[in-house]
Amino acid sequence: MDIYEKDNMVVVENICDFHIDQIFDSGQGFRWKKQDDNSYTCVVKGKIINVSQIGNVLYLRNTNIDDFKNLWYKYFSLDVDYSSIKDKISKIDDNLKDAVEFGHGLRILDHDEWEMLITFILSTNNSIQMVTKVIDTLCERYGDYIGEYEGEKYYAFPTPQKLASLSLDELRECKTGFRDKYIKSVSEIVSTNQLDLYSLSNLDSDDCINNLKSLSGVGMKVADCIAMFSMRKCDIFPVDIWMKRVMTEFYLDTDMSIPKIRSFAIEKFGYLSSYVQQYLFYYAREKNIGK
DNA sequence: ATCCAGGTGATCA
DNA sequence: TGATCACATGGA
Repeated sequence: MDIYEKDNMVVVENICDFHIDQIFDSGQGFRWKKQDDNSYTCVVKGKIINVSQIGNVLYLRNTNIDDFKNLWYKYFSLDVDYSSIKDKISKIDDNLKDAVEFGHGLRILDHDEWEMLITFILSTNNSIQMVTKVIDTLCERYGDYIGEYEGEKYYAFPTPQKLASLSLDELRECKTGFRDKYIKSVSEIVSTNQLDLYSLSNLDSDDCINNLKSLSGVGMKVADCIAMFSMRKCDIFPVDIWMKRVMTEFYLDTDMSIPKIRSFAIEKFGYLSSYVQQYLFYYAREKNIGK
């Protein structure tokens, strides 16, 4: 990987195991907006950043080398050795070999804990498309205005304090649906520091998950997604409708309950579980497996 | 018109 | 534990 700064832009050459379209189409990065030139723009950590990729060259615009080192390097998980992970997963069986090959450029990004908490509460019994719309509305109405980029206004994700200050009606007007009360409740708990969301990553996966599950609107699947996308937990395996389908198709000969599929997978894949999950999720959804 | 969407919480056996 | 239901909303 060769990195240099030029004209308010950071260029990363010879990047491996990285494909932005796959990454942003894999059920994470709900706020990244695709531009007409096929680049993506988002507010991350209070900064507007634009990303594009041509072959094995990554372009990060509206930023500099210091922010790359301090923020983007870890955010894009460039410190994680995906070649080794993919190699290990591919050797498990042919299904996984195919899934890894298909999603060769996938990466689990290092998202913000609070944002993942709200995002995945919204995802319950909801479509990714709808979740994206609700988050857009919340950010536009209640997120801090960050600035303009290429003629478009950008807002931060609303803070816990801000969301806690809203009435259920105001939340409902953003199309949160029946999840309004969950958003309200977790916002109050996090904003008053009854739960220190940002210290959970220090705990082991089970403690981490149990703390998250103490919040209303957060069950096993949502907790797993938060831990996977913002706390770098690897020995977890979010099982949703897609994962149940693909796991049943590939590994199970009987109808197994979701908790059992989860334990089965974690026992089978160990510390590769979350990565396996991501490759299988993308594979299943793109190829409509089991539906 | 009916079903479904990256599920969760409540209730009942 | 396991099964069943309601839950807001909008797209297919």
